[in-house]
Amino acid sequence: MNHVDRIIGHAEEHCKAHGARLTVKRKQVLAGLIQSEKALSAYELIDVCKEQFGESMPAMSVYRILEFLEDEHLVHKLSLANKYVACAHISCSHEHAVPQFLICRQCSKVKEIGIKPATIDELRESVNEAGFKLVNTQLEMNCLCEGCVAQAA
Amino acid sequence: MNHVDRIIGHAEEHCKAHGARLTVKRKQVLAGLIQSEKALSAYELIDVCKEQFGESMPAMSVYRILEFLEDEHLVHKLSLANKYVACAHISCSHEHAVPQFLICRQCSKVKEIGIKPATIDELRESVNEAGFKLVNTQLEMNCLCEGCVAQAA
DNA sequence: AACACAAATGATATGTTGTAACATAGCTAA
DNA sequence: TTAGCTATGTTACAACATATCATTTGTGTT
Repeated sequence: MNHVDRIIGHAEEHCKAHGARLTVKRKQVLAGLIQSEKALSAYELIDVCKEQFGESMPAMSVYRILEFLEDEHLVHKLSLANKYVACAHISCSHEHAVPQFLICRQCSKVKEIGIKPATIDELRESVNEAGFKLVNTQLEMNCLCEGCVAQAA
Repeated sequence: MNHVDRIIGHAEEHCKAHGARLTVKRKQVLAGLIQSEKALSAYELIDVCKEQFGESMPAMSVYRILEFLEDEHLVHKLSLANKYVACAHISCSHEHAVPQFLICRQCSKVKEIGIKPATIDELRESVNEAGFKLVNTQLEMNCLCEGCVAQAA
C-alpha cells in the first residue's frame, strides 16, 4: 500500500464518519491531485485522470467533484492561480485552522503553512481598521519555491 | 474640473514624465475604472466605456490597455477576483510600497491598504521558513465591506 | 510635405476556466 | 420493487484571456 493509497484511506474514513460518499470517481480525482504533488487546474486534472485511469472525465464532473472535496476539506481551491491542490493534512486527525498557501509561480508547487496566529491577528486588525471584515484567513501568496529560485539564479 | 478629471490629469503628468503616452482610449479605460470606484472585470469595463463614451472597445484592446496601465502603476490587477481596480494613490507624489487589497465579495468594492511593515516582515519570515521566496507583497483578502456587512445583518 | 519607423489599435480566431440545464444511472430504504 | 435521492453524463454556453496579423496613428527626419 503506497503513500497515496494510505492518504486515500484516511479520506475514506473521514467521509464515512459523517455519511459522505467517496465514490470511485471522487477517489480518482483526489488521487490525481495527491499524486501530482502540486496545484492543477481542473482541465489538467482531467488529463491526469485520463492518463492514470483511462477514464474520460467531463469538465462538469470534475468541477462537481472538486466542490465536494472542498466541502470535505480534502482539497483547497487556490483562487490566485485558478488551480486546486490536495489538502496537506488529510491524514492528520486533529482539527485544522484555515491554512495559508505559498504558490510557486514557476512550477505550481504549493506549500500549505500555518502562519503565526499573532500575525493573523495583526492582519485582521488592519482589515478592521479599514472598515472591512475578513471573510476567511486563507491567504494565498505568489512565491518561488526553492527549486525554481535555484534554477533562476 | 471634477474629481475624476483631476486624477486623470495627474496620471497624464506621471506618464509624460517618462515618455509614456496616455492616449484617449487609455484615458477612457482609466476614467471608467476610477469613476466606478470598485473592481471591474475587463468585460464590465468594456460595457462602462460603451456607456460613457459610446465607443466600442474590443476585449483585446482593453486587456492591452490594462497591461499598460498596470506597468504605469495606475491600475492593479486583482487575481483573487479576476478584476481590475484603479490605483488609490495616482494623485500622490511620493513613491508607494506594494499595496494590499481588501475585496468585498458582495459588491466588488476594494480598499487599498498598507499593512504595517512589521506584519509584512513576519509574513515574509514565515514564507522563508517554509523554503519559499515571496515574489511580491501584494496580498489580496476576501472581505465584506461595511455596507454589505450591515445588509447581511 | 513626404517618408520611414515605431507604437497603438482593430479584427478575427481561439484558448482557458467555469456553470446552467436537463437526462440518465445507481444507491438506499421503505 | 419501486420511489426517491445522489451521482454522473451530455450539451451548450458564459466569462476571462491571449495569439496573430492587419491597419492606423503618431513622431522624428530629411
